Amino acid sequence: MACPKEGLEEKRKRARAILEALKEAYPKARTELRHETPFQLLVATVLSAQATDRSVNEATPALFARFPDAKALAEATPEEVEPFIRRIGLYKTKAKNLVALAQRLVAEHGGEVPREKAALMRLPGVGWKTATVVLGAAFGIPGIAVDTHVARLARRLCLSEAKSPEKIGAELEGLFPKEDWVFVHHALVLHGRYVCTARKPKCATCVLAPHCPSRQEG
DNA sequence: ATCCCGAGGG
DNA sequence: CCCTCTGGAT
Repeated sequence: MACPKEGLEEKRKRARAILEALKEAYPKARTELRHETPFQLLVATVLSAQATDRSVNEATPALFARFPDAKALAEATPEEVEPFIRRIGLYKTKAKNLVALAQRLVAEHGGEVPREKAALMRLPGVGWKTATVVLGAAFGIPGIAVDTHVARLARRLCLSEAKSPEKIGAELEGLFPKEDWVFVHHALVLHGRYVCTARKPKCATCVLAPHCPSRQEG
């Protein structure tokens, strides 16, 4: 499904209309991952890779009760962490990464979550997407993280035809005001999760349909 | 490009 | 059954 030819000014106008519709539909869009601290948000975000936020939220209360901060988690072994996160999937890798991550936070960052993207991305299990989400949600540092949902919606809305998440993110950031970047990320995720779903998108009730070249009838 | 991995939906 | 879910490391 190719996108119609469109000038930049035309695309910017469409982006503005999409932003307004998103603000109307999701006035308080933010992460749905349960957390009390930046550390817990970082852990929850690492766990959310290729998993539903629901499964993560069912696991983290017990996990955080047992390992509330980086110091506690740094003293654990992956085998001790695995039972808490087994149902999430990819649990062996994630357990190993989380313990190593906590140890690095203690050793190199005083047990705190660093506020620089490069430092975050050096942590095990933390890539560009996770780092961008944590900076935005925990510290309000602007950025449009691109996950499976944002990538799908950017493609369907013809806001970007790029392939790599980083390029899609950069293109989206060029279309929306910086103060709305974090909101746009969370709103697109929510819209992707509940309306513009991967398999049977609910175009009939979609508030973005008037601005969507990919909308389907019926 | 491939592996890690469980759970829910269609 | 197959696809998808807020990816990252090798």
